[in-house]
Amino acid sequence: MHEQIIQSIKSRVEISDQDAEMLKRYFIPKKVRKRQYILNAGDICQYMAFVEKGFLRSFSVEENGNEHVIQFAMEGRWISDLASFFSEVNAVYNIEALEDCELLLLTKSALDEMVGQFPQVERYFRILMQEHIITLENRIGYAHSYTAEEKYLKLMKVHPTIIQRSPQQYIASYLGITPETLSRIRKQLSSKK
Amino acid sequence: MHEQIIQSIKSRVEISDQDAEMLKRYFIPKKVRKRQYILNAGDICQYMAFVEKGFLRSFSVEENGNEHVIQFAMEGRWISDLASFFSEVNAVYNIEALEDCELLLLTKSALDEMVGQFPQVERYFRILMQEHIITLENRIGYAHSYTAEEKYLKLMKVHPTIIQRSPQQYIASYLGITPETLSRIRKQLSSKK
DNA sequence: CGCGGGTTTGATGATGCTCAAGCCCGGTGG
DNA sequence: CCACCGGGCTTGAGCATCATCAAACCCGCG
Repeated sequence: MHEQIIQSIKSRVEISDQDAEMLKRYFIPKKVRKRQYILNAGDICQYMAFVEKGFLRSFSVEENGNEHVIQFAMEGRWISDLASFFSEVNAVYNIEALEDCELLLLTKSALDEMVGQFPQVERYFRILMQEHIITLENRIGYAHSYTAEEKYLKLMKVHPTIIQRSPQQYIASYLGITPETLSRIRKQLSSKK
Repeated sequence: MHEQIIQSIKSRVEISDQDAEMLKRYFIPKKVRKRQYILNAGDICQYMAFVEKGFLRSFSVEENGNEHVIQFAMEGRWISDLASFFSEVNAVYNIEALEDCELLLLTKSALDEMVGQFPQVERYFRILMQEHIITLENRIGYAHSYTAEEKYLKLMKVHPTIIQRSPQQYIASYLGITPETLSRIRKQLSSKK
């Protein structure tokens, strides 16, 4: 149940097998089924969730009902509403399982204990955050300079698994385009080939 | 010369005055003049730069010459090309001073030493990265759901100083719109009032 | 078999881009 | 001190991309 998280940590910082073993007890294993929400907007986000298995999305909902997919998370990735988790304000995002999932949940107090106990873990999270920043910066770059088609092609190239695993409408939302536009783009691409 | 950085750290983690004093020596003070570049795309980014005084922007340039402003940084903020800095790959961003600046530069080895020596500093950077992620996530949200006018109004509300200090064309680029569109929006807004 | 959500297809229209020209203003040199 | 650049901002006209609204279609599931 903890293979992925151990690997996620070991690939970023040096850590002994014993310590790795110790870390496991900070996590709360949780299985959730497809369509289940692990966070509702308005609640306080209690956990950072690490994905051992499965696939999820985080998204916001505007007053008019429009959804905006912020992030997808699959095996080996974290997902959360960081602003809510760290500052204990109401979450603006929902998080929904798009497949049956096996998660490892980390509460704020568990995280604090853990990073206090293991400096390498503090480092792990810093590195993780840095990596996340880089991907977010790239996304902003794409959002500004690419056409709808270019954004889709880029996603196909960089994260083909997202396209395989996510319903199309969520991919459209993630890219900031409408489902109709995405459908037309796909049609066009398939006829070109 | 180090007031801002000390305050930036103290506002996020507990640290003694002595330790704070010790930290100063890790930074390289540097003055740069308006228009000067502290990073050119293609180079390896050697520093994270903390702004004690002044105002800068980071931006990418496409093959066709189009610029895209990624970030503005003013007093109390950090700016860098993190992907290049941490992974020692070629930078994709340029960083240019938009005003005369007083910076504190931090090399990778200085950072590593510092976080090894002071666990609170490791924590400081983790928190910093988290905060940055939250702002980037918000920006992606805006980019997807807001019109050009809404994005501008939001920026006016959240970062009025950027609007006061940056040339308009860079603001447009930051928002992902053309200078012409921004000009028209401003005209419209002023006539409405 | 029929329902329903998701995807596709079509028609129309708005937002914002492109290209082009003019304007404003600060800086430079005669 | 004034004339003349030149960059940035403004204004205008036409157009492309993409959103919206609406309807049909597809397919899995009860």
